[in-house]
Amino acid sequence: MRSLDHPQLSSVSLSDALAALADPTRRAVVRVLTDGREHLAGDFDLGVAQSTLSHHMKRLRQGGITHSRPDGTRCWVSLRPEFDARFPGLLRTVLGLDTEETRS
Amino acid sequence: MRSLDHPQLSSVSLSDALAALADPTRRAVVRVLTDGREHLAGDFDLGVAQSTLSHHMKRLRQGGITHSRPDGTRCWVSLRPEFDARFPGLLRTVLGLDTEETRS
DNA sequence: ACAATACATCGATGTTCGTCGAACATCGAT
DNA sequence: ATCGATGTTCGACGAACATCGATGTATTGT
Repeated sequence: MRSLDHPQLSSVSLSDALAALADPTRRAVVRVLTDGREHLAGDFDLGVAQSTLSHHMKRLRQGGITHSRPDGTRCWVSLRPEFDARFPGLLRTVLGLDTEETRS
Repeated sequence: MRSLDHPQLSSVSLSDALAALADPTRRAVVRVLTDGREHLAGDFDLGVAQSTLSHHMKRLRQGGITHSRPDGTRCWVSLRPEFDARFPGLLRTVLGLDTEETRS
């Protein structure tokens, strides 16, 4: 695997970010990542096919939310710290509202 | 026009709300509504066909964000006050981030 | 060299979306 | 009864989406 594309944060629109966060599977990924550490892409067990998860990872990247760092055959995923500078408070607000009651 | 359907807020998921807010035309509607008053559906001039606007109004209703009150041949639209109880701070956060720089 | 691993990408499928024009329904006014 | 205004709904369209299995591609380990 050789270098995945990460957009400049300035080119990520609010629509892009909200659309990325509107999917429950993707929010589940982001929720895991809020511990601030890197996680292996393969460690997410969200009940979707491997190719589907890869697709969601791409959308999260394109939404400026996550960073993917290939490492050998594997891929480390983490939150993009600059995201909060572009959309202050958005992640905290959305994840704070993402509970059993509001999830779907 | 006879009584449009408004979902119970408890049945509106975070995904529904975020998807409703992910569209720039719909956010433009919500932005106008933040003055707290009712607005005529026809007063929104957002550069889309009338039928398209009606479609967006429907999605905003389904997202639990707005309320539509038919009145004769016209339709008054306003924010649903209970929305903020279901998703505290979401509207304020999203609209606060919806600037020239992040819009698209 | 070879096989296995971990992920991306491709191709396909069915669904949803945003958009439009046209048709329809309701109401107020003439 | 008719007309015009205001919205909704319908039907259609291309684009995008979520999903899958299969294939491709590096890389690590044997």
